[in-house]
Amino acid sequence: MTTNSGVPEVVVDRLPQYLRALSQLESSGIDVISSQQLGELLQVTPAQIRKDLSYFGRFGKQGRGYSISHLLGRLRNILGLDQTWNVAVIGVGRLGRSIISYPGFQPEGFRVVCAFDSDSGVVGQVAGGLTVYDFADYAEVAKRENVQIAIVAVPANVAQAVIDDLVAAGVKSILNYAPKSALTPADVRIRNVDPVVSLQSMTYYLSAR
Amino acid sequence: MTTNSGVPEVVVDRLPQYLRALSQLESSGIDVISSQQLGELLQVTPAQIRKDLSYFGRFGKQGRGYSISHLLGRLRNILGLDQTWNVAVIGVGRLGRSIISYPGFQPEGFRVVCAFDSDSGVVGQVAGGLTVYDFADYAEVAKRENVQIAIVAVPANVAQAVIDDLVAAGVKSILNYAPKSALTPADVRIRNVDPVVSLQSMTYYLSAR
DNA sequence: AATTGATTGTAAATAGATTCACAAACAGGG
DNA sequence: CCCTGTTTGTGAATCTATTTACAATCAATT
Repeated sequence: MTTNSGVPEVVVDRLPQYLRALSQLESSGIDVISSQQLGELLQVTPAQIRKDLSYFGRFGKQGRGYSISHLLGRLRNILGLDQTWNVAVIGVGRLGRSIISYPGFQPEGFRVVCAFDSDSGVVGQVAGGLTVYDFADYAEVAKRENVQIAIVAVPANVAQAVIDDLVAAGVKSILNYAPKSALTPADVRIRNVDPVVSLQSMTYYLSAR
Repeated sequence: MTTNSGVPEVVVDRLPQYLRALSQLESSGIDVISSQQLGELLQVTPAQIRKDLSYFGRFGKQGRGYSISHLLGRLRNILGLDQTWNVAVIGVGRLGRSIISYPGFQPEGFRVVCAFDSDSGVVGQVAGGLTVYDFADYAEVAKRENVQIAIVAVPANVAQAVIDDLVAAGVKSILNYAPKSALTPADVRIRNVDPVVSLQSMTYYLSAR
């Protein structure tokens, strides 16, 4: 699939992996790396790394390899990570609260700026420093807070309805924690985070056959 | 990739999706479905569903479609889900506690049977009904508790060391929540659950280009 | 019992992704 | 300043996955 421009989706999906490995290398003081070495580190062929990067430009030097800090900058730019992204969390139950307080988003430039629920027992409460809004007011609040990404953490049975509302409100990127693969129009990007699905494909390989 | 037998890994990864959709259909009272209908529901071509299933046998009836309960049974069997799997959680911090208490595992046949940490302030505590063991005792306890799957929820900087220990203790399936893609031998299956990585590839498409 | 309409299972064709392989480019050393 | 040893970037080749297309099969209806 090539959804947007000419860059295959699998390629875009690998870039964050490269980014993460390079960050770690940078903080351990290394400043140049070859596709060979990076490939060993990530269990990927060197040719794949070079080809992936070649979709976006020519970042290496023959005979040397890649300057880590330069490549990091380029990857951040390509992925749109040289800006902060505002995130809304929908569903303030057990899971939603964990997401709101997850300390891994902030350092990567993702800021949870507001939270929503439909349960009147939860609306108005404070969770992780955020006041919980009524999901009925999503469009208005999200506009005011300049939200670009929604994280869905509602029960499976209401997930599709919530996602339909988000789409209607103009959301283009959704990270879905509900154990349900929901339908969205082609221009809305949705990613599912579902540990059970991951486990269920691993048991295939664990089972004697 | 075809890792194990002749079945491509992408195919195995789609089976849990089919399973989930079929479960929902079953509980809504439907009992036969065609590849056409299931495909619409999952945004997948009917041919792909039929081809995927054909790796494992012939489960449909021409002119009719698939019996949902029969197909569910077969898929559960193929994926090894007609048994209970015992899971250990490594790392009892904020994230580990959420995982231990996550109510989505139990109904799908995954039982968190023990938890480990290396921090002496946490070892011996009770979290989500489980006593936290010292990770140094992993091999012994995991054997006694008949653990088949490990979930890693430790900080990135110790993830590789923990995973090396798990591999040494004979673990063959790891679900890794640490924001670090770790190296394992070819016979050990590892899946990463990393919301930041998912967000980072979505921002590519959100960014104006 | 024959006809109709639907749907599977799969072989062959197409599309897509990965790997190979090598010319071009560069740094370091003599 | 010219070798030597590396490593990139990429066209071509290969490998993998998806889609097409249709014969075989089945239930329902006449």
